[in-house]
Amino acid sequence: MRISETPVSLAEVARRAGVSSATASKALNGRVDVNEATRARVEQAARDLGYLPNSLARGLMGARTGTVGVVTTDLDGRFALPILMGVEDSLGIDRILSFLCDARGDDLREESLIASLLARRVDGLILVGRQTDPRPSLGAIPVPVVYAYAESDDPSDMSVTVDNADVGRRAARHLLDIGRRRIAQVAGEASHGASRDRVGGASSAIAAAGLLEGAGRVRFGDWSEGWGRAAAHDILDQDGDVDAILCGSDQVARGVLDTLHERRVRVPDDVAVIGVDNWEPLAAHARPPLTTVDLQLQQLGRVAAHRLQRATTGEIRGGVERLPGSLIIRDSTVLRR
Amino acid sequence: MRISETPVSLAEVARRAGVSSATASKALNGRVDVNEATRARVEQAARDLGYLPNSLARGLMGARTGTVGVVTTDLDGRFALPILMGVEDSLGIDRILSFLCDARGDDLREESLIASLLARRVDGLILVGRQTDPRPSLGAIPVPVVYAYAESDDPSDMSVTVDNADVGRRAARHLLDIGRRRIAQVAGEASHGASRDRVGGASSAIAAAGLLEGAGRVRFGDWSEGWGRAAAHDILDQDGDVDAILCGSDQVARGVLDTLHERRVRVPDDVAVIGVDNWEPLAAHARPPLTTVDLQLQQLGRVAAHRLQRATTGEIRGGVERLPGSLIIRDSTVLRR
DNA sequence: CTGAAAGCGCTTACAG
DNA sequence: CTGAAAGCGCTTACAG
Repeated sequence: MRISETPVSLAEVARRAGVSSATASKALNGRVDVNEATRARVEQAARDLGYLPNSLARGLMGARTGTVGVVTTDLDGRFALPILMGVEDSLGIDRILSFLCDARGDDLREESLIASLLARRVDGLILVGRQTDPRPSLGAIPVPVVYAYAESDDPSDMSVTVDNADVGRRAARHLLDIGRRRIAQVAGEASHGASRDRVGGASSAIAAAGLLEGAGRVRFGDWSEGWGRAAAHDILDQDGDVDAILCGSDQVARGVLDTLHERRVRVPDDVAVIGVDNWEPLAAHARPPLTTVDLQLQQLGRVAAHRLQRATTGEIRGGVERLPGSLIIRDSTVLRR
Repeated sequence: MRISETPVSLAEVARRAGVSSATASKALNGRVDVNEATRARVEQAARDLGYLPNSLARGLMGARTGTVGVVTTDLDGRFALPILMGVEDSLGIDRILSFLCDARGDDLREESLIASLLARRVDGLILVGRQTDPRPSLGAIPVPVVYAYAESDDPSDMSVTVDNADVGRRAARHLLDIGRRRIAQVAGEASHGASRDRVGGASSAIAAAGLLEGAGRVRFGDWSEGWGRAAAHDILDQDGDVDAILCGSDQVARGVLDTLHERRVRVPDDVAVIGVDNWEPLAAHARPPLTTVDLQLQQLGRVAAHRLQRATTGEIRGGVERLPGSLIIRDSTVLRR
């Protein structure tokens, strides 16, 4: 693709092709009522000149602008990224471009960002939260909004988030499936809904198997390796006979693995360990590689963008959608090969 | 800030204030030749109506559009993010918004993305690479371009990247400063310039101290924990008497720490360990917490955006700018308190 | 099938 | 200090 060094207008293309701008516009936009020879001439002229239609002008005409705004508050975290990629997947990158802005956890900044995006006449907004706990709704604004990861507190808004109970359930079921019976849980921060919901899902699966008695205590802490290390020591000292540890995140699981390794507990032979996140650099290179529940954030991004697009074209449907996790089996629960 | 549910035009604001659109425009844009009472009335009307100026229309008028395109090929990696945040810092988020697009390592996709961005009349482009090795220049296009992280292969383009030799040098000097004399290096991939340049910088610092003799071999591998573990075993077996290990990345360093811990080598007493990246979740929670050289990527993003802005306003200056690293001291080299 | 005209929402000389 | 007019680069009825 040749790109002209200075912008070329439709009028110039039309002139070179010997037609009016109206005809040039129709030819380039694939309208049917254009002579094929004319269309070819216009297209050739556009190519020769390195023409790139000014999408601001097009956007002014009232149709779509072909842009969406993605506002995150978690750019530095690891959640926004995969979601963003999913959004891109689903928007079709060269039709719709997205403005990415980070509110950095500041509500005023978020407000002014949104105003700024609306001034640019984005076709819609995706708000990506940093925790799965609900966030305040934006209320009524001129374009559709999808809340991703953190759902809106107004159930009539469109929200897409992770089904944390399902995530916990899948982790627990896997441990049960491989025959574990005494399952301890090392959860993340008790103040996070994600943490509580995962524990809830796991515990109900364990209870359904009639094993809640045999299970170790649930320990809440934070999301760090350090917490995982400390909790594992505590488990070995207090709940001595566990045969599996279900962790609230891969980071916690890494800490747990560390302690087990240090205390010569064999994984998975003596104790199976499972995490949540499937944060590759941490999980895949753990020793042994870590079984975990993937949050499918990229898929979450795809679904969010897809809902936004449907809303843009008219069919507005509110409601929260919760996406399931996906089990990724590695050596920390089942020795492969 | 009140936002109208349907877009409001300048004409409506003008009507409500009882003036012409021209006057309303001037009043809202802070031009001087407007009666203060009139200005107040217009501003009040704008507020009442929840007016948000249509920036497409403004962009059409030829001035700046207040948007830049950021094209990355490393969205999933950890380098693009901090750079992006730096870009945002420096653009001043509610004046200039950035389109973020991921080319996903596909040259054709990159090309079509850039065309798409130019069609939206961005004021400039920042191209973020995934490795520091030079990438092909885009050549002449209608807007200024800054190459970030991966410099352009055309030295007259504007590039901002990491000074990897400096990074290696800082790591080595720190080890020398704390009295280490037999320093082994576990480098990343030999095919990456980043890897070779860090080794180059470190080796020259070690040589300058007259200690290249005493140093262990340089081992190239990849950027993983697994490589760090293997290399550390090899070092203990072959170069038995090292008192420091300089690693090409934090991941490698984590692997090295693992092996040292397993073989009961005390860190930092017997062997000091240093990484590169300052990838917080990995480095800060290592055991012991890892001393490392921060790549200052956010600063890199700031510098890139700042150069872009200067270029936009006229003063175009090509050339490569290499930013130094910054030493972050933790317990793996110096026991604090 | 083609083109002249109007209009999208602003801003900018230019008169008054 | 204020406003009528032209124009930015497109697209869209509407004639022809």
